[in-house]
Amino acid sequence: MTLSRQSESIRILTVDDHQLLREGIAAVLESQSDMVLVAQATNGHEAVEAFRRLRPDVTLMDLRMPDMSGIEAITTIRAEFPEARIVVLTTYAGDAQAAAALKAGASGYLLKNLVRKELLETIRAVHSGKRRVPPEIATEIAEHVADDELTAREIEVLRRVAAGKSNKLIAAELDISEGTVKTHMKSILPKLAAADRTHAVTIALKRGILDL
Amino acid sequence: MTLSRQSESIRILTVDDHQLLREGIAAVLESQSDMVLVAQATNGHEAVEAFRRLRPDVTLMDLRMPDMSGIEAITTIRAEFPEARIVVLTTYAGDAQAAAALKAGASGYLLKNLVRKELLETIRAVHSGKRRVPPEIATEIAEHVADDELTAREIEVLRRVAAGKSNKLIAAELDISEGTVKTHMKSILPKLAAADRTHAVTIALKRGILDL
DNA sequence: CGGGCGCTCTCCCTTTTGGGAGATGTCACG
DNA sequence: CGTGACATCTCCCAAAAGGGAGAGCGCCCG
Repeated sequence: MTLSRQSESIRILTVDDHQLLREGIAAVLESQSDMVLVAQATNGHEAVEAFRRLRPDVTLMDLRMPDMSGIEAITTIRAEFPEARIVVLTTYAGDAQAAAALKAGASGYLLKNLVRKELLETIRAVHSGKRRVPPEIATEIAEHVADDELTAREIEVLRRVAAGKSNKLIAAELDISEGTVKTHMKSILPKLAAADRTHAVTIALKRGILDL
Repeated sequence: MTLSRQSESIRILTVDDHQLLREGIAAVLESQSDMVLVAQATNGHEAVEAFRRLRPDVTLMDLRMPDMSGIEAITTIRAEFPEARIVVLTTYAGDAQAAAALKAGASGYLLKNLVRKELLETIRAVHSGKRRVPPEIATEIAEHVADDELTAREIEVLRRVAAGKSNKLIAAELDISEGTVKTHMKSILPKLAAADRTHAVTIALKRGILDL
């Protein structure tokens, strides 16, 4: 019977640093005869390690965690196991985060305010090879696919702008001329459709391009 | 027996728009013989309504919720029932949020990454009339008690600054002179120890003075 | 009722930011 | 090997932000 259960049940790994939420997921999964929670992890490192050991069918992964972020964990896992089915389960952190998770190989992106039914439906859908992204999120991502993304250097500059640094100071820190920092700003503002540097920072925070 | 249980058990209300988290709390509480979950609410309005009806001994309340925020709910409940014991259970949103919740009458402030033990210990402590604020949060609040707080007008100005508006535009919106907006900025920057308007916005976001 | 705080306003001066228009070197990808 | 994307740099100019100092007005609290 153990054998038959194994072959029929969806084996699940949860990754979240909120113990209470993991307990909630565990309680929901317990009520399902075709699902079994095989392990829990509290950060990206543990998630990768647990995945290697157990090869769960579906992984539910938060993005914001200590030590190693969810995105890194997804990337690492998918590099080793391209068939891994990973569903992001997180508080909404902007379209850029969601897009990055999907690019890294996530099969779904759920928000923590979901109801049990959505969770269960998504686990089954993803297990059977489908992708699941709720319409609200898909819409937000779609709104920005046409946009040029910020380059790594631009993000580096914007991060310092958020810290209240002047162009001159940023130039000194990055060892480039102030003029170049200005050039980067002149590239950043239209990309984010921002009126000024302050607006650029709040937009980047909203969209998950920068963290607080 | 029902009578004796009622007189001994701590009657608990949970308020959070995350169903999964509520399930987790429910699972934890179920394992305790001296606690009983009497109701759950998903926003501030429902919380107030449920509190009036059931008069729980301890209420676990999130802050960020649709319709009515946790702070408003706490204020409303404590106005009617000054003896209400309310514990905030939320993702950390800055010292200003925490301080506001405690000012509104919360008896505790827990973070969602807590472990069961802390939750249970806090519920018992608060039920017996104690206050419980974890040291990390107490420290952060303490760091800013000496600071001047922003006035309502200053927050109004800063909110518009965050939206990328120029002093001139803000002046027009608030129907005051640009000079006055500048005067407000000159008051805001030192209060937040910010280098410029952009920094002021990120600090205000971190500290929970502004929302994204 | 007097003082303090918050909100408002003004003047002046310096520094910073943002916009426009080019130009060069490098590296990667097809 | 070319073409494009990226990062770098320069020059110019107008607009905005920031810093300092002073002052009037209303309202609430002691």
